[in-house]
Amino acid sequence: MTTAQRPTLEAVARRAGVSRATVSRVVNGSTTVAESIQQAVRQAVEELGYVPNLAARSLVTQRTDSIALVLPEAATRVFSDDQVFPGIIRGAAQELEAADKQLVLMLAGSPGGHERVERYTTGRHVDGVLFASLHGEDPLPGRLARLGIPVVCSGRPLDGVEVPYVDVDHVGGVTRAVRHLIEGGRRRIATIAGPQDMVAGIERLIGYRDTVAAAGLPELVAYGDFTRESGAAAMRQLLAAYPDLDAVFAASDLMAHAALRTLREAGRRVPDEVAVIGFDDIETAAYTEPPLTTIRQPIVELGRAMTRQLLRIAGGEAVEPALLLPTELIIRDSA
Amino acid sequence: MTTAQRPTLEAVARRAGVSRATVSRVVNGSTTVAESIQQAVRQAVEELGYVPNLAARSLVTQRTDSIALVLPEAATRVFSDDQVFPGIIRGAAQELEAADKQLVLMLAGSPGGHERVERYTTGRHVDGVLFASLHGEDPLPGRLARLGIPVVCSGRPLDGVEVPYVDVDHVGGVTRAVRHLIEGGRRRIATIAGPQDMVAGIERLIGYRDTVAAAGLPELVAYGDFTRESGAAAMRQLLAAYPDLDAVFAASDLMAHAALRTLREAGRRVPDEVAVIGFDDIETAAYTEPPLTTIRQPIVELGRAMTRQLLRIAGGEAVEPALLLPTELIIRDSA
DNA sequence: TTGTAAGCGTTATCAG
DNA sequence: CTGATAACGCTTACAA
Repeated sequence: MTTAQRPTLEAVARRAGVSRATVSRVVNGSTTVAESIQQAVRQAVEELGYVPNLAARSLVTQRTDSIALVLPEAATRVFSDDQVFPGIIRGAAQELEAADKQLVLMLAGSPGGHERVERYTTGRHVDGVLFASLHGEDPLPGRLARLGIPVVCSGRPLDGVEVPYVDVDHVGGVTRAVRHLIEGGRRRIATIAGPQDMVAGIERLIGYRDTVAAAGLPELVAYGDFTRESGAAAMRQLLAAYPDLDAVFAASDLMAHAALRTLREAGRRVPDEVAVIGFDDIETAAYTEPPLTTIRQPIVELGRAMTRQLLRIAGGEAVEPALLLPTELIIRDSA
Repeated sequence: MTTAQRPTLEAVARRAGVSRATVSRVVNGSTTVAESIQQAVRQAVEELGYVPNLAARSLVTQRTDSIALVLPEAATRVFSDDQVFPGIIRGAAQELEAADKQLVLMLAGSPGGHERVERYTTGRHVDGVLFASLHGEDPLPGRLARLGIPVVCSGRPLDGVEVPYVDVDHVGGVTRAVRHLIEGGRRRIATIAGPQDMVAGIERLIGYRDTVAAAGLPELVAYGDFTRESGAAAMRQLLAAYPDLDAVFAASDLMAHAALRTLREAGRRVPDEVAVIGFDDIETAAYTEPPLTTIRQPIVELGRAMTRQLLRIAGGEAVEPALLLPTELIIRDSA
């Protein structure tokens, strides 16, 4: 276990025959250092394999060069295969890599986890906090913002607090999807709505309601929680309650996938008798039977946009209170 | 932007009427402090909302209380919907939460990213490093280990270096799967192998080869890279080369899923004419047409086990050089 | 049991 | 343009 003593600024300074301050300047790219000295310092850094001690640096700069991504979802649901969270993670990681900052991932599913996140983030151990997919009315984003800690949420915070957020255009996407159904001649259009304690669930239902109402069509609603199991159950409810339905918009591809299967089991042909549209455009959507028509959301871009906003806030810039990313209707065979 | 000055140990000490050292002791749970003083300190901590500055702490303790999880995959592939990486992330997060340590996520797909990971990890900015799914012969794990930095890999490192690793029992799982096919009367058993620069791809192919060879059956091999697209292409190759095949083992569920569709398009009935078995047991596997027989791997547990090993190493314990987690054959309808 | 004081490795402020 | 020197907030011998 040779815990090789890592070289310090001091060591580099001695070797290059200059002061610590000068080495620090070179390392941090100050331009006010003579070229010859820069050379010498850089060589010493190279020879000694010097790497700055971030703890020492952040102690004096008051920055940590890391940001937290909080996934406040119950741990079991965070990584269902809808790829939403992985997509956000990936987008954030890409953008942070460019900014040379670290991504600290925190799951806040359990109550203990939530408390831990609170301690850590309020303790200013990160330069900013990204919240993915709030559940219910989490007071943490608002609290952090009030403490002056940069915060960006994915989706409008449900507790009405003024925190900058980025989201995809749920309503626009759903509107296009439902109109597509109507234009296809469907008149008994049902929906499998998402959980109503999440922005995505709420907004997608609004999009459905407004569009069918505008067309003078009835609202046929059942609720799920974005998972396949819940989608299957909701589809059965809909079939029982509205046996004459001729279309269904499911608020997630997972639920749509389950609906497809449930419809088949019930002997309904898709899309001939019942058209189905999902939301997300997960990879599997192209491989369902029949391939799923769905609304694509730019999920990686969501992660990137959130991160960019956060970095701007951390940099002292003012940012738009809300950013809406476009969604797109992907037409396959199910509708 | 009221960047509220956060309270320091000093402030707490003043308020409680004791020295900094005593506060530090209480905060760090030393037992050698009088009960009454502990009370006072705790109250002061509470009132001031004191949270320790981790940078300052780590500067003196030489620990960072954070560990890195490196995903050295190309960014575009890290988050395909096979759930492997999300599963590992989740397992690591769970275990680290229990240990009150932070998870720093690093993607090392691009060359620049890889260099960044190297700088960061060799710079001892983390107490240990977890490597998920090595690609090719990455020298970094070995180098870190030599520097005395705790390292654990998922899967045996391909450059033959002696780094502790945890993996699932690929060979055992595949052996059971292929035997199941043989017992079902299949005699022309093909495989869609995974990429041969990854342990998972290599080992799963070994499992197939050994088992068909032991049964005196021919090896019918095509290669993919675990993705659906590659699986479809490989399945077409196999059909062209071995039109009389009666079973196929795909080294990933995604490839198996694509194979299912390709077979259907080619007019082969599954499982009557061709049996199909996958590997992973992703959520979608239960929803394919027909539902996919596959090998389940405990992927979250893999993340947890890796993390536990790493924490033990960081704690100075000696650990087993390798740990193998059991896999399980899940029989559905496709074989 | 508690307090004092010496660092930990940087950056930043001043002089020079 | 460069070098002392003082923080930054905490832990930890060593004293008391």
